[in-house]
Amino acid sequence: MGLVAGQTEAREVLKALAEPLRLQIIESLSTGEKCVCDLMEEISLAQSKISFHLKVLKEAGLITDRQSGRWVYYKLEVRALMDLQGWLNQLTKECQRTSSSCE
Amino acid sequence: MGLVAGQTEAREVLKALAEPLRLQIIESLSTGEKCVCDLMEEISLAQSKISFHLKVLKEAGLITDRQSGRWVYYKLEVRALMDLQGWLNQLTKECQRTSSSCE
DNA sequence: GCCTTCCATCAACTTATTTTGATATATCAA
DNA sequence: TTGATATATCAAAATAAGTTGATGGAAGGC
Repeated sequence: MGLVAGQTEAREVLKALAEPLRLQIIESLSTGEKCVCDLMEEISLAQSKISFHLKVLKEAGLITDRQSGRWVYYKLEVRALMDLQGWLNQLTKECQRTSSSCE
Repeated sequence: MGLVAGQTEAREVLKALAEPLRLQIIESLSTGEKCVCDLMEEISLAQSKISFHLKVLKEAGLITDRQSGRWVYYKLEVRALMDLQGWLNQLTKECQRTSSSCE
């Protein structure tokens, strides 16, 4: 185990966010729930691409989905972003605790 | 430009952090400045691997180096972590501003 | 039932990233 | 100068991630 808790989860979230298209999706979802077709249009991306990236984001816990009729709506899981913030906080604190690395 | 400023920089930092070995390096450096040989020993990793990952971290602005004799010391750039925190803050705020996506 | 729409998934391919092992450079010590 | 140590870099191989185009399933309208 590292100095900071939740490393593995944090890493998955970091990796999921570190991709341009996924970040666009996240930003789009930050303004509200959307179905795949909304995202396709908004980001003008092929459907299979969207689905691929949605899956990565979902597996990282950054979004959740809900089906309604033929549509599947995706929604940002703000909690995941907050957890990442918490993790980052721990890391910077750890650094500041050990004086030498922060002048 | 997206909803949130500094996306490109943030993405590079996210990507750099989203790698197990690099995260180990970052955590190790969070307790203070280290030379490559220290890191090699601590993480028990081949030298060329360490150097490779240090380069990625350096290019992302997460660490800086300083040479002293034969040794090169690497140090965490806490500022970069803080900038990432700021970026994340913007993102979550943006989400919370638009009520619908945050219950 | 039949057709259409929305979406997931899959296999083949392309591209990007990481690892490996070797070589090169710089510094120091003898 | 010779030799050792610390580190960077590089090309080739290995692995991982993303894209493409096609297929298939589920839901709904007719």
